[in-house]
Amino acid sequence: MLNIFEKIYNELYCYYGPQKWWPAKTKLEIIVGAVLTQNTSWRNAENAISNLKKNKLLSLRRLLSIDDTDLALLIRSSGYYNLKAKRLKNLIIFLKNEYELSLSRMFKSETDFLREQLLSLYGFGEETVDCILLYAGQRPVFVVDAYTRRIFSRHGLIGAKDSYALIQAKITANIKNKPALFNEYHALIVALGKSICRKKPLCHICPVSKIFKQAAYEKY
DNA sequence: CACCAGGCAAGTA
DNA sequence: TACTTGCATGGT
Repeated sequence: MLNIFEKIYNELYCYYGPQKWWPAKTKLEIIVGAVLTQNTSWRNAENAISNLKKNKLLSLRRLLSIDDTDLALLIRSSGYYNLKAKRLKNLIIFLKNEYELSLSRMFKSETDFLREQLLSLYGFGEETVDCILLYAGQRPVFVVDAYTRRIFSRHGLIGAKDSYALIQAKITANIKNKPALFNEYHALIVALGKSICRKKPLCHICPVSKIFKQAAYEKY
């Protein structure tokens, strides 16, 4: 018997199909994208990334040598560009100091240790770090974002004021511990989140509405 | 015109 | 601990 989180996943997968996340080729591009899309539409982050590519800056050595102000100018379209330039530079310096400027070395670290290391960096909060661990590192870490909170709390599956860690724990406890599943699930939640209204408590076009109706009669 | 998007950190009480 | 505010562009 499937639990509610598994049912929702199946419903979303049937409705939206595979999302093929993260939409990037290299690990560095995933990490840069994770920072650039903070509280920003993917479209704007994507434009900033293509701008970096045009200037051949999507490399650790290039990013290490560029000035903060020059980098900020190039990622302008992603918003908060001064902050994000500092955040990226900060990460590159961390990589240089701790991992000889090598992502493959960094990803040899144990997950919990690496998570704490990344969380200690300026501008790297839980969602950003978990995106990096999951999508660049293929670690079984569930990414909790604004859509996850909104959709699950709206339907009573989590508390509106639950902490990031608690939401993550509640979901993780109810699905199989496979990175590919975590990957697809978060991407599907984003697909759903983009399609629904932000303010209305429930939405009629929600493709998982029948599952949520059923949920009202079950215990969790 | 207002509101929002795949957050985060610093300040305040 | 629990709110509030600054950061900023581009689409609807």
